Amino acid sequence: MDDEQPTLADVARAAGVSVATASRALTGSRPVSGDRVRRVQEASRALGYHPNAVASALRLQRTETVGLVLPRYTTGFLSALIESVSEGLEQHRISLVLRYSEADAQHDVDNVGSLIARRVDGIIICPPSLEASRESIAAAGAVPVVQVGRFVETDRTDSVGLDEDRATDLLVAHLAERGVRSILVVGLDQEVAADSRRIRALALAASAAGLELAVAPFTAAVLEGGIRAGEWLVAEGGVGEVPEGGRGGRPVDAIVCANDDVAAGVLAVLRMHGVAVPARVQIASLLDLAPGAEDHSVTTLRHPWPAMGREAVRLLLDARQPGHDRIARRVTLAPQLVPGASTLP
Amino acid sequence: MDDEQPTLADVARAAGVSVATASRALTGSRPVSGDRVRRVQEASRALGYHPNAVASALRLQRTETVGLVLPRYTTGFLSALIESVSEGLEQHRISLVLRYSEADAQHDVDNVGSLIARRVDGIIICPPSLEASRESIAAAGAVPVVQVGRFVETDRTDSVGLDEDRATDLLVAHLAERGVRSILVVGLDQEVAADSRRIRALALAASAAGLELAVAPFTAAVLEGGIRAGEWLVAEGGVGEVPEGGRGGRPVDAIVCANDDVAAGVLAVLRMHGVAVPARVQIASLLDLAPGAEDHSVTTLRHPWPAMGREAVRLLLDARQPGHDRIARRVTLAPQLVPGASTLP
DNA sequence: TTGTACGCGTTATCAC
DNA sequence: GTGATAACGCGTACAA
Repeated sequence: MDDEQPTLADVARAAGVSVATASRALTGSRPVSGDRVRRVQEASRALGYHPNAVASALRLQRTETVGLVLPRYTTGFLSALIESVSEGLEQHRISLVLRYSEADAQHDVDNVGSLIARRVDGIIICPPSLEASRESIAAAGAVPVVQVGRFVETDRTDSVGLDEDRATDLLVAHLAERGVRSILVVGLDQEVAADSRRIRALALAASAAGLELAVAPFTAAVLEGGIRAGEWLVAEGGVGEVPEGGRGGRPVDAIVCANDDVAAGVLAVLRMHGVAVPARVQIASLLDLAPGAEDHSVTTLRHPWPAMGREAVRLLLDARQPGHDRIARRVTLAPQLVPGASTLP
Repeated sequence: MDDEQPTLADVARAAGVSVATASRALTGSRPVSGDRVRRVQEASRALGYHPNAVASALRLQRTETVGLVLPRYTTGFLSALIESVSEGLEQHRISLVLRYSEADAQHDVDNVGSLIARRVDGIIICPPSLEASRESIAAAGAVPVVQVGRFVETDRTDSVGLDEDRATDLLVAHLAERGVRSILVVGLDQEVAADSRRIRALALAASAAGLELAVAPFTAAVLEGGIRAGEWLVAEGGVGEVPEGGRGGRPVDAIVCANDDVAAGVLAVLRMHGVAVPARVQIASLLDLAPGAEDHSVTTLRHPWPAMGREAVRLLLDARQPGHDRIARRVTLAPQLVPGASTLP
């Protein structure tokens, strides 16, 4: 109720001991006689004392604080990550400072700069863009950084991401089980390193399962891109004509999309043109964008966000240890296959 | 790259001035000759200096930090609030410390205690439960608190919430326009003060529009409650039989549910029993639980979360002003009606 | 076991 | 305009 928070000196005075003893009694950093411990604790409670974490941080050169930097997604598909990170940190009595980033590089550097100024003990960052984030990660200097979700190559930061190989294997196996013979990939860009890796992994998994695989011309990995891809498919992609082997085109019977948005676009256009899904063509997505939703119309791969958050916290706290050798570690976690109505049951 | 962050003393030494001058040059708190300003800024940049916000906070007795306490919802329907609060604070260069609360009262008090220990300048809290939160709000002591979303009566905190009267008016008007004559309310508990207020507001709006209104026996305001309510409706609620005025029961042609979950349960059960929605009965919800989703099957009222976040920040920053009189202010914002397929177009 | 005194990095006060 | 210095609240090395 008082306007000023009581200080350790107030507690010590009330308990009739020195500030040193009061400090030791409350933190348990050194032995104090049982009698005085009790007196200090009573005084502390009576005064409503809350240790000043600011002063403590200044003295200890440690804030017990971690920064989390996320891209701003109105769909909120990262809230599961926030919650799991928050929970993991809370178990270690560490506070979470949250910042949102824009694609704008300068904003990202400012974000990290602000966290550095606050002397956070570590930073967990989901890089908003590959080029912008390299700079901001470098700006972190000596502060431990863990990247989560997306991933910028550096030699100094740990990272936790999806096990991409496992993801493609899972999806291809699912499709093969449902009788698929030939897959068309939509929304991945051969020119982008990460995408091209995914394509290669898909091709590998497909050939191992005896399936054919082709890649559609690139369209942006958003809803509009899916719609454009759907229209291309109907016009030229060997999906429009009902009988198999119509022209020289490949008789595609499955479409794998970069993410849920693309898949939604493709699905809508195909249905508009009377293409039966999943009877004639099955559709699946490589990336779940709405982990909250329970009813999935499209079969998709879900990021294990809670586990990723826990893992990021673990890496970060481990990197705080004095004897840490600072060799970049990369943890990958398996995605979860979420079956939807767009593939056969 | 160095392991230690440079301090103001380092900058001052490099620039050949005193720490006092360096401080003044960087903060602009007092005039410094142009020449020295330039030298200090150069030294600062050359050393990669970031002012230590911890030391500054200790000295100024102000952390430029605000705590946000939210209930843990895996649906993530509060992410819009987090984003808007974060954005509002960022404009004032204030950092956001995020904590999740449980229904457990002790946990909630601990949350606030941790924020007090960190000496946050203010707290924005969405009370997880009415009884638990009164205590934690009291624990905030002299720190300004703004409640958002839900609302615990206190005489000392500002709050921002939904304009409930406007909400009920909006929904009743929508239904009246669609030819509704008689409304049944589901999922609201007469025994709970807030719910009973809502029921009264609905009754008022209904009678003003010439509609009848009745309240179904209370079932929990979650999906299961909606299912139970749906079954009750089919069996006894005057919805199952097709012709109007079958028994003495009221010929209900609209159901207003406490929230989307309840509505989803009711909708599913009615459809299972062949009741045509919205042709025979229209369904609407008083509370949108998934502001992210674009396709709403149920007509609902959406909280203006972004505006609520902005308003909460505004109230909090205003309460930090020295001359603030600490009289509790309550801001209410109008919800947005989101039409779905469960009412006539 | 206990107390005294210093320093963490910054800003405000005071004297020049 | 500028510089020396005290103080913010705490933890701990040192002395007792």
